[in-house]
Amino acid sequence: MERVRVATWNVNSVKQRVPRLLPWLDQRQPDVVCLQETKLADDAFTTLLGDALEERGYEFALFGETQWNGVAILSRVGLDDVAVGVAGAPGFPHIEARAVAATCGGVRVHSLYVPNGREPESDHYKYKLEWLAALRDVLEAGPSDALVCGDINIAPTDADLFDPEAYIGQTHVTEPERAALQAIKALGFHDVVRDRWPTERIFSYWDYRAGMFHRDLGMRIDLILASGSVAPRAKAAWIDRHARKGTGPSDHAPVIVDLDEAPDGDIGPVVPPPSSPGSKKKVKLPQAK
DNA sequence: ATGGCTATATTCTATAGA
Repeated sequence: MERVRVATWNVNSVKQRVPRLLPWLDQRQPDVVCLQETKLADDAFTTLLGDALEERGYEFALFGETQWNGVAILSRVGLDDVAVGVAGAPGFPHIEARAVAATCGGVRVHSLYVPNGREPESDHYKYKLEWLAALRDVLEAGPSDALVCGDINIAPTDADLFDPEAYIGQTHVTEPERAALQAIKALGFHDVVRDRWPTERIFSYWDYRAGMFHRDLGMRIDLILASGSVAPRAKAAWIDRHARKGTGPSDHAPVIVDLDEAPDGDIGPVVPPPSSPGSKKKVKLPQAK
């Protein structure tokens, strides 16, 4: 098989993002795309994008809702054994559209929108942790060739935050959340972007407000985790910061990994690192809550 | 600047996001 490009993108309403999504597909030519926060029911998604995706050679699997959440997988390298939801995971209170999985080009691909958590110790925070524990069990029982993609809503380390002090006591950084992520990594999953850019300033989310993107004040919460069998095939892995620029962007940027067939473990040519403008300047930081 | 922006559904306002 040729090189396979897999991407994940929290689009923050696929309806609002059509003018960004379709040109991005044409430019980046991903073979598999995991989408989150589509915020659209499945029939409305198909009406909106079915023809445009079919023209581009994509099949798609959907798990959407009318208003919130919503995930999808687009694939032009096969889309088999589609499963929606996370077996054993709780709802809030109803089951939310936060997970869809499919086998694409021989790899089990998961498109995930992990619950936000809102405030530590809240019911939503407990829901997040229980949901992540159930996800871990599903991954443990699943195929060994797997990619866990999506808006994980956890900053793996303080290096994934523009200002760790601003996040003390907030969700996305608490020890139980990081432990839940670590429990997944302990199954053999590798954070391919951080592994490729171990010391770079790389974020995937920037708040819409206060010029946060312009000042590069963000968080890295959108991840691609590759199983031990797949990670050595990663020849490039990066965050597509360009997609956060310009008119009408999502507040998240896509994450992309290129997989080669060759299982030699060599990390070959890669794209240049994203620029980090202003990182040496004194910046005025927004108040923590 | 204590949610500052953007999205949702609904409407003269609330909820969600991270």
